[in-house]
Amino acid sequence: MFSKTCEYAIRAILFIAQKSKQGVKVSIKDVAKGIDSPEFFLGKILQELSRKGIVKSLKGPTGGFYLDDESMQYSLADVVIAIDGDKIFNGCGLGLKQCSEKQPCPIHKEFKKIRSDIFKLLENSKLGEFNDLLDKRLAVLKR
Amino acid sequence: MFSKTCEYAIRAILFIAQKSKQGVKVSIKDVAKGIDSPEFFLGKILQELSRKGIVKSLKGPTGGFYLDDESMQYSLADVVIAIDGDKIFNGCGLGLKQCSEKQPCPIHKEFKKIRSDIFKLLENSKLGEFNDLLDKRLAVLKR
DNA sequence: TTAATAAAAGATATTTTTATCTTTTATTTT
DNA sequence: AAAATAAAAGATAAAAATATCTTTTATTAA
Repeated sequence: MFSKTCEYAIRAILFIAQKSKQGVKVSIKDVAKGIDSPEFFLGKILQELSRKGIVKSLKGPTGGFYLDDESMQYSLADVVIAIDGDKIFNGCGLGLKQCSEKQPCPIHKEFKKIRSDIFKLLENSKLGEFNDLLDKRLAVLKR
Repeated sequence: MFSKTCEYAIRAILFIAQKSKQGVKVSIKDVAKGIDSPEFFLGKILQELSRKGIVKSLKGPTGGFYLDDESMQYSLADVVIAIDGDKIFNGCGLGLKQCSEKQPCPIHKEFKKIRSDIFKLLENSKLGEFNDLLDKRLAVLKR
């Protein structure tokens, strides 16, 4: 569904969101441990999310990653688009470049619905939305 | 969503289904042209589908690929599973190995629905089902 | 029974994705 | 100011996916 990179990205951002709610910034190493991902690779991913403004970062001691109130309003769809692009929301299920209503692949209509469902789900999931669930350990980000 | 390999596989099998309905076997080259895919790579894919019994093949002149009545009853889900495995139907959206009801990722429930929808859609799509659509050019397999 | 055809099988190459390591820059604390 | 910390940036490596090419095997037709 998503690239591995994107899976790490989503888990990382939710981890950071949770910590930010608690008012603490987290280092790459902390996040990597928290979501069970390769540290250096995650560094690259956070770097990219930081460039795109989805996560905030500060260098130096007391530095780290965090989400401010503004960032907390981003949705999972924004994260996915930042990493994997919008292929999953707009691309053809069978890989046709010019798939459209006029020239549809055989499962165009059905997939349109699926893709739209995925988008709605992700678009409606704001980054700050999972904090309670995670705090209560009713959902996890590793293993 | 699917690997490129799987996209080619689905397009190829629907192409072969259509031709088989018309009673003709098709060569790798024909299929590659018909679905706009790299010929040798497609050869490997059809080889695999043939091993798994989803498509039938015959060597030599007058040989080629085809679907018999039995093969025509396979669904797109069978093709996807043959090539990409069942990860898309059963795997966790965030890549957690042990994601489950008991230990769910934050979007477990929502994704379960999505995955189930995808499975139903593909499971209900039998390989022979698109022949008319393709004959009438109301759906396409290339570009 | 030989030549031609087409898939199967095997080997190799290229590209993309995933992962790691090193150096630089910014910031803070001592 | 110097030392320590942590992200940014850049370089390199490994693995997986995609693509290509060659050889072998089975089958048919002349």
